[in-house]
Amino acid sequence: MREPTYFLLLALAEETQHGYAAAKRAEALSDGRIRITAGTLYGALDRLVEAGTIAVDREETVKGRKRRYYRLTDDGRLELATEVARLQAAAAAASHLDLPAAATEAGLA
Amino acid sequence: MREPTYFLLLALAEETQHGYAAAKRAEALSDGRIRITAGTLYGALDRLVEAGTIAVDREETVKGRKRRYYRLTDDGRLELATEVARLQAAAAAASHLDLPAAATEAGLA
DNA sequence: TGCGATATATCGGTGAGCGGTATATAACGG
DNA sequence: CCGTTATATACCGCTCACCGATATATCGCA
Repeated sequence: MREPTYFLLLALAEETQHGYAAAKRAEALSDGRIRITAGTLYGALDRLVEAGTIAVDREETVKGRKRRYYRLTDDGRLELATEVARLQAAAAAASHLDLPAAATEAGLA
Repeated sequence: MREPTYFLLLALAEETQHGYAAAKRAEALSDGRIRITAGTLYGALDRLVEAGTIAVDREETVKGRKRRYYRLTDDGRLELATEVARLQAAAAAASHLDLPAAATEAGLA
């Protein structure tokens, strides 16, 4: 799983929402470091539905615009938790190294 | 950067070594979670040299087998530090969520 | 003598991510 | 009244990292 998909899942883990809103939320969650373009967004959503990670919750029509709401499935929630653990493990594997300070480059506080 | 390349860089950050040794060390660093096949290894090494992340340190012939030693460049060390910070930031972005325990699946202690 | 480990190399397939483009509507500004 | 921006979904094709397969060569062990 790559970063755009990961943050998209984080957004959907917070609450059920429609694609565009999830993409905006994902960008905010990453402090603007990543951006999710249309091609990434709907390709990822289709893929994740196909894989059973997320599911279409409902569809609405607001002011003539269709909105498709997605929610994280139980499988997806477990998958996401595993992914978080994987990220932590990967970061932890570098803790014994003496690496230069790069916190600012990564946009950390 | 994906996991195989990341752990390969971690291995080379520890010490200058040849490709095969770095791959084995990378697998150990990930607690055996990832495996680096020949296709991944030499493709990644070529790519990283091209990008200036690592450099060929020297070549040796030990018992009829050629060994090409690689070292992490200064640029590569900074790049790796940035990547670690990115991983930490991504994991931290999930800290406010109530996710199921999946530490065991990820092979964490 | 034959298998597994060591060590490097190349080729081709797969699949995620992404840019570009298209469509449609509403709100806002000039 | 028209152009731009924001909202919202959809599709096509490209790139690139990863990976399996294959090839070559040597050494140690059974």
